[in-house]
Amino acid sequence: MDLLDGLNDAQREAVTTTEGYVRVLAGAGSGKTRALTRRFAYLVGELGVLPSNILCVTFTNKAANEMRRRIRALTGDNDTGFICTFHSFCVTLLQEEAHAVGYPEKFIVLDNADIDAMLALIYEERGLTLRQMTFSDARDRIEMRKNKYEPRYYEDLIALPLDRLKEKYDRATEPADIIFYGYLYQEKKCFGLDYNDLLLFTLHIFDTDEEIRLKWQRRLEYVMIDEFQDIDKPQYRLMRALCAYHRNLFVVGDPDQTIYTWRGADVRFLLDFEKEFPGTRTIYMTENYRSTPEILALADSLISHNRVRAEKNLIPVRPASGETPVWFHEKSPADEALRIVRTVRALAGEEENFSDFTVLYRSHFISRTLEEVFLREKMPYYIYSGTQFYDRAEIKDALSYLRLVAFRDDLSFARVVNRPKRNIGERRMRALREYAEKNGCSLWQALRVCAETELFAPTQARAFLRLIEDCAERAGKAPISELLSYLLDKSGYEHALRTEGDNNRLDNLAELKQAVYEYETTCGEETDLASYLEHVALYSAADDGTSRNAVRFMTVHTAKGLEFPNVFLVSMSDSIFPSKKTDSAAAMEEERRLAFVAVTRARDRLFFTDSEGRGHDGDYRYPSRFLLEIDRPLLSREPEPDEALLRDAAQAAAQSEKLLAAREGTTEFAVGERIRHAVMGEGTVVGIDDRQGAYLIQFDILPTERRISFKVRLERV
DNA sequence: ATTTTCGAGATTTTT
DNA sequence: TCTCGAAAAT
Repeated sequence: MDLLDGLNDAQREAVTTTEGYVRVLAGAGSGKTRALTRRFAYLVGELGVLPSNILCVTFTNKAANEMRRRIRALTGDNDTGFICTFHSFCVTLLQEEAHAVGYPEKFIVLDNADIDAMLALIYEERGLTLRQMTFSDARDRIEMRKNKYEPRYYEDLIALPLDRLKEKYDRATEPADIIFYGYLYQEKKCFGLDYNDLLLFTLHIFDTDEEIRLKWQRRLEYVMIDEFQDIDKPQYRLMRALCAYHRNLFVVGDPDQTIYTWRGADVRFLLDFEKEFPGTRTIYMTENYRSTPEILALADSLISHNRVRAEKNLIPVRPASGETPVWFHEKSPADEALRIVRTVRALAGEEENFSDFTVLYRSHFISRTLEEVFLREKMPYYIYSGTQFYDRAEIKDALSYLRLVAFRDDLSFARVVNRPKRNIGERRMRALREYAEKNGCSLWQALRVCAETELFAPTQARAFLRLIEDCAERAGKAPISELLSYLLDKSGYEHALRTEGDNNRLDNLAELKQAVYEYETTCGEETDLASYLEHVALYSAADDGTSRNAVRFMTVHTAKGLEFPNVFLVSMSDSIFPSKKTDSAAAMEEERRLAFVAVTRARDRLFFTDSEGRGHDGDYRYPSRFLLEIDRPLLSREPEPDEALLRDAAQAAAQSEKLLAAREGTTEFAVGERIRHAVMGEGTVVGIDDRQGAYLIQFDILPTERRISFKVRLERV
């Protein structure tokens, strides 16, 4: 099969330009993933490059799985090398190299829930309240600090012995310091690395160990990156490092689909690419193969309301379908759901291909009402995003049991010690923590001592201890799947779920057991517990629901990169989409790009729904300003909403836009910007306190941040 | 005195 | 679904 078959000129160019720096500016639905896949196959098939010498970075692991499947179909080769996210790549790299910098090669990848659990502990220990700082703020603060202090952060802190770290934590007085050192202490204690660390730590290794860096740089002959508009600074630095030897770099992105700036993504990496990489060849892919002209016209009309934007039109390739996208205006969220069910029934016809229909929403909580109605109407559905398989409570519990057996770490201990209930609640946990603190030991060791005391008499602590020790002994001999079944059975975990009648969770556990079993049988050699747990960190999304005949639900963010025949965009009310937390003109433009992403997912049909009534804050809900912005003839309304309502909605939207514009004026600087103060010198804006009218600024010469009023003159550096 | 249970209220987006 | 607070249960 010719790899260039059925490609247009731009795609052909993208596939065959294999040397040097290449940037592809690709519109939605222009076949960029296709070009990327073909390019990979071209490198392997035509140029004879080893797959393991190619790094192909995707945005999600799901996308990586999909691409791997397609490449396998093209090349017939099972070895597809590194097709993964930056984070997965770093996990692999660190497993090989972490010991070189004195960190154990066994580590646990921490997610936000894990971090929050640690923060909760620190807050309680040091009397901090959520009013002072929410967990999410604290996480941001920690992240910012790691970025700032690094590489000193790794030299001083990660490589620092645990007790010295604890000293720093104990001595800290400022909340910012307490949180930072407390977190590092907790992190180190349980062999944890968070998402940030994976990248920063890898970069640190590259900075300090030239040999390791060269080894990887030489190895990766070709680097390709998808969804480049959503890459953040650490990822950018890693990319720069990785391609520095062979200088073959290929990036693909669409500025109009930048939807992760809240996470540190910066579209300038894509726009200013040629400044950093002189001689860059830029390829434009503007033809759209995915959607009908009707849908594309609507998408264009929507995104054209963004002011900060490089003009770029989508050129439809498909013929007109004659179906104008529809806006269903309903009375209540339940009516919205009902309308969707009816529309699906009408369109699915006799074959009932429900999986051709996808419902997109701005945020997870929207799915609740939908679920209720779908359940009542007996319409099958499948929630694609939300808590992913490995994020589900019961799965994390089960894995924590395994982790406890392998590591005896505090994090896993705290998670499962009272699950199922063993009468070890707050009071006894505190006693354990105090004991562990005083004796410098782990919670596990603390329980071993305390289990004999009066305080723990009414608990099942002893049985718990015996179970884990028993399993640790079995761990070497029995396969992991058996160990897991044994744990879930003897711990009473499954029994508790059964008495609660929670079949869903039981099913998930069964699925996990199956996944473990498959891992054992396919993975052959390395099937000890520790390497399985590492494997789990890399692996995600066991069941993606594609096989089920059900309507798919997901957030717009998860839908990125996917396409569907029929799309419903629900809850299109102002304050939901755009979110009411949108607090700047720039953020509003991002909301609009998000809506653009949602719209361009649709191949054949597109529907919007919104409803009247009040939100939970009691405010009256107006139709989303995005719906009102779209050129009238491009969107048919059913029924035509009340004229007064439309007028009020337009007015409210205009009011809010004015407010955003005004606020833009008051805050001259954005978070992350470098400034100079007449007395204190240079610093970085780390936060904006609207209520007090002040910036939070971390000055270079001061240990902690300062509050500086908007009125004080600052210069941009 | 502690733990558990039960009901009410709230929710941006995620590697 | 998840978290939080108050009441019930041990």
